[in-house]
Amino acid sequence: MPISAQALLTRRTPAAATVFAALGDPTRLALVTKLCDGSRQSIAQLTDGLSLTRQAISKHLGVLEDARMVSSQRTGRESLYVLNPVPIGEIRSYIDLVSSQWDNALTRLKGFVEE
Amino acid sequence: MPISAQALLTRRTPAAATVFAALGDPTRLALVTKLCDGSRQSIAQLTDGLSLTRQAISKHLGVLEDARMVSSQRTGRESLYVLNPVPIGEIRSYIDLVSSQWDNALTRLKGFVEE
DNA sequence: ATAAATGGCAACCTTAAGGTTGCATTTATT
DNA sequence: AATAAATGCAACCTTAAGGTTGCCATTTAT
Repeated sequence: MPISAQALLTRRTPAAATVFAALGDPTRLALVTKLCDGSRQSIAQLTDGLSLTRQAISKHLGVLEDARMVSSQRTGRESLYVLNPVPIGEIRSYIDLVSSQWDNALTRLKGFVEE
Repeated sequence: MPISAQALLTRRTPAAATVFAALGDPTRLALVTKLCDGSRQSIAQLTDGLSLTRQAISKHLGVLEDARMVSSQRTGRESLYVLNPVPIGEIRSYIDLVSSQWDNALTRLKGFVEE
């Protein structure tokens, strides 16, 4: 007998919360948007258009990196950041699990009403 | 000509950030897990097993409610909470958009390498 | 009529989040 | 060699997040 979906979700909760928290800021979401085309961009480039200090952006990038959502590599005088798609995939499957639970509940409810 | 996926994501960033932030806490994620089976539960029920004060849980439920992820209804002496699946669907499609951008980038890269 | 459950409200505390400014350091330009 | 660009580091500030405790109000159960 397989373990319950609830237990699956509970097990994955701490890791998922970290990624969700990293995405839970408009600036960081903007950074992810800028990087989701697969490009490698410097801090200066990523700062451009965001009306915040370079240091602020740098901090946000640090948060994203701690959550493993981006990785950076120093090249010459600049740090290049690139998106890591793995954590996004993880929360995607997390959300899918939540949704499937919900859908199951709807199905059961429908069955109950029709009896 | 359709607008770019980047522009689509940018437009949806503020709303998405709110939902992500609401999910970016282990306790709130645990509450969502408890509710994702479609049940209506009181604050006391939701507090059970979470080693936090009822007030703390109540605050977290307030955050979830502000993000429209749950809705509450007072019945008798208790407040019953139920999950609202709409915001989850919204961030699901948001993530799908990010992922599709990433996939497009991979495809273009592959095409470039094979030339 | 009491006592127990269930919540709401408010005050208060501690710490981390989000930002800024200033300065030093390392690379690239001219 | 001198300047400009791109960061890193550290100190500092302000505010909100996450929690707790205490007390009062309202329902329900005995």
